[in-house]
Amino acid sequence: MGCDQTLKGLGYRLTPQRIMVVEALHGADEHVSAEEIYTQVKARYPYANISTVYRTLELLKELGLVTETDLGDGRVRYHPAEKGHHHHLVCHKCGKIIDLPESALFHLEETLSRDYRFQPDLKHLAIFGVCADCQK
Amino acid sequence: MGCDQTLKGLGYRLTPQRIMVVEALHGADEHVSAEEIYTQVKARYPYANISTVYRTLELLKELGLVTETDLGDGRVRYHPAEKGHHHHLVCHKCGKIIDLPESALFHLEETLSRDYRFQPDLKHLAIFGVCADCQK
DNA sequence: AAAATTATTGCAACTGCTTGCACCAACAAC
DNA sequence: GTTGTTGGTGCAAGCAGTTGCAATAATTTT
Repeated sequence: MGCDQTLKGLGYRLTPQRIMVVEALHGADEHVSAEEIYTQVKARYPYANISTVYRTLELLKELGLVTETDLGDGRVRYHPAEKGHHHHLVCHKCGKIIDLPESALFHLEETLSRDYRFQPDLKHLAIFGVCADCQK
Repeated sequence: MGCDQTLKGLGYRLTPQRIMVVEALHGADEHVSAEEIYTQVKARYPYANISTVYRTLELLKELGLVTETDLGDGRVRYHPAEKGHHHHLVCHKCGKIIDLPESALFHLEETLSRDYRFQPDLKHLAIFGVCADCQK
């Protein structure tokens, strides 16, 4: 069951543009940027517009079908929720990115839920800092 | 001991523009945006340029003298480190912002440091989610 | 099946922020 | 004090992303 059917089931229109965005998103490696999706979509349908790409990604994000992450390189990257969640440790000295399992933040989620009754949305976080190699 | 002396001590020039940015930053309420700082600076020195404001904030950030936080409203907000660190829980249903003491993330910091030898830079984080009132 | 309603798109303008570059001010060497 | 060097500023252009609006496409009502 993909994004397409979910979209349709919720009453949203399954336009060619949206299908192409979803396909580009799933076909690519993890962490695609909007620009990369736009390039792919445009190759198939030259009249496509980048604001449609952004609006589709926004919609998919609201529905929880994709997560977005800012790895600090000046553009946001998208990842299909179907492929599972994880987080990233980003070293701002060397730029290295260490993957972090979802479970690493379970304890924090629990604390916030218990002490603040706050349901945090920690699906694809980037945490900045200094990696082992760069701590001299 | 303020930002000014720290800047000077590290060999950076203490230009009128930088002084005005630092003063605007300290004089204002917490969480000022670059635009707000620019407006204040411009009132005193009309030739001031917004890129100088951004460059000064960038420098202060690198030196650890200010922290920046994206509360999700399309602009980054700055906060003098001197005034102490804290975090925010941001409800993306109603927009409410709950302050979180720095200590709430100590456990996470320890875990990342112990398990990944990663020194996270968690000084002024915004965590998005749903607050108690908005969970129906 | 035409008319009315609604959702979606494309476009252009705009926002927040960054960057390349020429100029200018400060400090250092002579 | 002139000369060279470095650091900082202002300007204009650029980038990622957003938004208002008119045009269009899909769906619903009649």
